[in-house]
Amino acid sequence: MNRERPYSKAIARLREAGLRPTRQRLALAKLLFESGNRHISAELLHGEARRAGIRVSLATVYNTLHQFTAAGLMNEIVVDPTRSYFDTNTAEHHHFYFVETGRLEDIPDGGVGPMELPEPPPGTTIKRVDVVIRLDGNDS
Amino acid sequence: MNRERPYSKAIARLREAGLRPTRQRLALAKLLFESGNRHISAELLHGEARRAGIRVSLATVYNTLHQFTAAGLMNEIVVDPTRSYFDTNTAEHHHFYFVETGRLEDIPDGGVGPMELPEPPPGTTIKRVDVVIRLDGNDS
DNA sequence: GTGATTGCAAATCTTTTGCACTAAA
DNA sequence: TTTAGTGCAAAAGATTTGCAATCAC
Repeated sequence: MNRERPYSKAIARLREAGLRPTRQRLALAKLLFESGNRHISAELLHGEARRAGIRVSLATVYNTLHQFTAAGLMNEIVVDPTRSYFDTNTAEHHHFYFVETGRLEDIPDGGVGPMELPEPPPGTTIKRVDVVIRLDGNDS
Repeated sequence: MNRERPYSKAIARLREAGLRPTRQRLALAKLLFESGNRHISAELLHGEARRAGIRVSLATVYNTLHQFTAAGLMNEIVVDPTRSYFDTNTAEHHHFYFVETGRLEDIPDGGVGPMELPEPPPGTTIKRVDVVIRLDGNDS
């Protein structure tokens, strides 16, 4: 790890994904990927970026999240009809959703036991299996 | 079953739910509940109602779907960030989602084997578990 | 009659798009 | 340079809301 070039990892990640490492992509990548798994909406990420002094428009945040998702760096999670969430954890895993606060949390590995899946209808293939456990009650 | 009063069942259903059986609620209830399990968006239901000669506004369709959901007659399913779907089947069950066409289909009972669920975080209780199997490929 | 319900249009909110400008290679 | 990426403001959708008119009881 090269401590003199704090962006080298992010740059490499973007290059591998075929994305030009621009100022705003780098800054967003740093926010997204360098503090563990994150579940975040475009609006929230935009706010966080501005607070961190990064000049970036909301439109660019949306574009960037979709580009990262298309490149396989993130996944989009659908749990709330009014807002899109993006997840930096691209491994197969499932979620707790705190209905009252709108917060998403990973279910620790092995939390949902292996399940028997049905045969997909003819002509189709399973792309992804999402399990969402909706929770009532106080967020932690 | 009283064949001379085709609305009696729908009227009873609404009354039990504490909803005044108005013209449009009755008509929508008939469309929704009298042809098996349905997965439908507000926009689609509105179109169907108009084609059936029912005069109802899109706003009322939205309101009605939410009232039916609050009354426990339906469930809202979240699979598509751009549209809300409502399901007339209120029993615990899971879904196939045809990504390319946006169609939802029930997974037959027993299709998803019983699964081991994690302990909900302290202070919370499980409200619902949703399993969505996203499918690529041709819709049937 | 009187209070709940409806329709319409306007408002709101999230997300996308068009296009001139800027920056990366 | 040359082309991809960005910002802004406007557009596009989906959904909600305010309020006068209408309907169920």
